[in-house]
Amino acid sequence: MARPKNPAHRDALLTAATRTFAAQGLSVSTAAIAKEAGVSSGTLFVYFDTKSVLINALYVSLKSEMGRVAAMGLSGDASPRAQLHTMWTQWIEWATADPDKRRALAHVSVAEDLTDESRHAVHEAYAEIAELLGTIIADGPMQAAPLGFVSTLMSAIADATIDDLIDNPDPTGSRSDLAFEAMWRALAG
Amino acid sequence: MARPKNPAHRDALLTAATRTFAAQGLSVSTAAIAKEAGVSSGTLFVYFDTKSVLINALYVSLKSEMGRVAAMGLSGDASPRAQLHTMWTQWIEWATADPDKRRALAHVSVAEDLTDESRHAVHEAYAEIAELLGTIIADGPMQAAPLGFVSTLMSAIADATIDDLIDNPDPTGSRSDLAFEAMWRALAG
Amino acid sequence: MARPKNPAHRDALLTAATRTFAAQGLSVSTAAIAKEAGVSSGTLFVYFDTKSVLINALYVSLKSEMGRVAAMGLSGDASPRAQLHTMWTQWIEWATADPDKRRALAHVSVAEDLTDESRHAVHEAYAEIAELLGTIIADGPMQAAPLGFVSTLMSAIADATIDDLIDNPDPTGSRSDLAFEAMWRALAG
Amino acid sequence: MARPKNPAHRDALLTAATRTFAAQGLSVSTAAIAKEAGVSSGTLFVYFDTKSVLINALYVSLKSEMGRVAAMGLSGDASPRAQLHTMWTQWIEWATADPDKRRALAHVSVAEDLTDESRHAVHEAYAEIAELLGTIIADGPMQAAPLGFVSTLMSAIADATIDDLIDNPDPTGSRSDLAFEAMWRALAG
DNA sequence: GATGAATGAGCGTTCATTCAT
DNA sequence: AATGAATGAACGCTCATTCAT
Repeated sequence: MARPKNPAHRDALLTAATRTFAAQGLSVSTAAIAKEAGVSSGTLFVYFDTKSVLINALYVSLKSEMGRVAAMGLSGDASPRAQLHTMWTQWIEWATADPDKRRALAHVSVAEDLTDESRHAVHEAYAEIAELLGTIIADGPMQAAPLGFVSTLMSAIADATIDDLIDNPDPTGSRSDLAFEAMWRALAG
Repeated sequence: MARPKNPAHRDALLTAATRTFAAQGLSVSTAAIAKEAGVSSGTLFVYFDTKSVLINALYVSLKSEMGRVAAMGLSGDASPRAQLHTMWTQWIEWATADPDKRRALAHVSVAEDLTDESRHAVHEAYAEIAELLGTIIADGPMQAAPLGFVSTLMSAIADATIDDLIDNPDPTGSRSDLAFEAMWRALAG
Repeated sequence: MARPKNPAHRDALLTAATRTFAAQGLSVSTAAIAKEAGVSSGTLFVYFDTKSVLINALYVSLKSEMGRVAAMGLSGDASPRAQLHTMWTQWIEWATADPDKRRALAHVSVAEDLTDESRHAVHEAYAEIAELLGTIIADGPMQAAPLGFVSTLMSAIADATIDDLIDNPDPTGSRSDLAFEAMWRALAG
Repeated sequence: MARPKNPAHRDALLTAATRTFAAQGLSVSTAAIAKEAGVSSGTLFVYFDTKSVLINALYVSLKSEMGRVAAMGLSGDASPRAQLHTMWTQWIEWATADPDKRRALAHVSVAEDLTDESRHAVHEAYAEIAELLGTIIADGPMQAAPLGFVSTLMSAIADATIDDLIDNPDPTGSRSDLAFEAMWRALAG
């Protein structure tokens, strides 16, 4: 089958896109991304038909990864609050450990060319989180709110916290905890 | 100056930018904005030296307007909670009455070319709000958090609520109230 | 009305396209055409939205010009044969005087992106010639043939003659006359 | 040569080129031709060093085939007119039976990269036809014309007729006959 | 020989910006 | 000031060709 497609190239391109989007926004040229990835400008299009496809792929990749990382705290029979706290912590660790990922995700999440298909592809990675959230709000003050809205609120608080921590690191983790408590009060009362 | 600049043109350009940025993102061409404003492509540059300047001006205009609208609920001697609630309501009314403004603001707020100067120019419109917020968190669970961070959290919750209401209108206002209560719990306990 | 569009630029672009298409075919870059015309690469698109539009415009321009030149021999009350002969002569003079025009026309005439609209726009320039042809074949051996087909045959013979004369000039005009007689026999018997 | 070249591949590529050139002109990509032929993009270059070589090869193949088909009517001791008529008929049958061949030939015949060598390689297939033509014009009105020019005229009339018949089929063959008679008058008087 | 990933020059087109009118 | 033609750098993408497998 001749030279097989090199998965490392695809990864390198996604990583390069993460870095360059984080630094300069979606307007970076495909040539710049390819160069950063160490491949030629044409090679980018071997792995992604158009720049839009690359943006969508990066969105799916980063958003799913973030969901998966968070879901790692859900297994076990800890209390819902403990589970959500673990999730929260892992989320923040993931984002602050590689700020470019969060920054790039912030950019691709508002891209004009994000498709419904991409948004959909990501949902399953958040199924468990949604379930946990459902349990948490079940008989609290937000029980009348659509689950999707509650989820959006939690994400908004998390993202704001992460962005703040990226700009003003807080090694003690106290601000993260403060924010978790605020979020918990908001959702669970 | 033989012929003074026409303020109506400046406004028309900002309004056109609001509409087109809301619909298609920051990548719309200056020519498209000028056309939407009913002026020629060259005229845009009479009022804004570069596209970046226009983006910054729109950011300052919309963000300040949003701050001012919110601040309208602060005068008077109502309780801090009542004041914040009025503010919240006016905020949401402003954004849902003209969704393009919120959408455009979302775009320009993350623009790569937003200057510190612009961010600064906006601060004073939020001075009163910050003061109110300071009072509110003074002896609550968030007293240890930097005021700026609390402010960020409130904005994040408000923006998420607004975006949700734009996409899924709720004429009864119940979701807005639910979100206000959540925000209140988050910040004031 | 600001700087008005410069008709000289449009002409220069059509002339440049004629020269470059003649020399290298339709694959010449728009940049090369613009350079040959003495304008910047972007200016080409001020006058022609796409390369296709330029190709169509050149087709209409050259083909109509050729038709008009030929029709100059039709006025007057000479015999049909004399009229056709004048036409033939002018046709050949036009093409051999500026071989690039004929060469470019040969290229754009078979362009993939030639539109029906362009073909149509040219027809009227050939109305008189068609009428003359109709008279000529009326009671000759080709009376049963569709006029369009007869017209095609005449053009084919003319084009072949012209191309031959361009490649092997014949200042005496004897080959042109020989070809005219052949064409006359073919159509009129 | 451990593994000999597969002649079927070469043919498949020429056939694929015929189809795709006929449909979309010479600008089709080599990849598209290879795909149409059912081989990989790299294989095309095993059989043809460059795209130009392929174009030249197709020209030689189609033009020679057309010449050979026509020459099939020449053997025998029929009159020159009868021989030319048979030739004419076979020519038209060949082209209308597979219009793509005629269309592709029309494209490659005007290709910028057609070499003199290719044009030369084709000549011998037309030697007999040229001889017949020589006989036919020997003491007719075209005796003063170079044989090459007469040949060009005949081809032009034939091509025009074929193209007309492809676009507007005429199963009765009357238009073909009408055209043959016209051609005969043109060349033989 | 066959494959198709890799390459990078080149293309048509866009667009922010300038400037003659 | 207002206009819109003019500019040319930059972009996304294509493609003939090469070469590792």
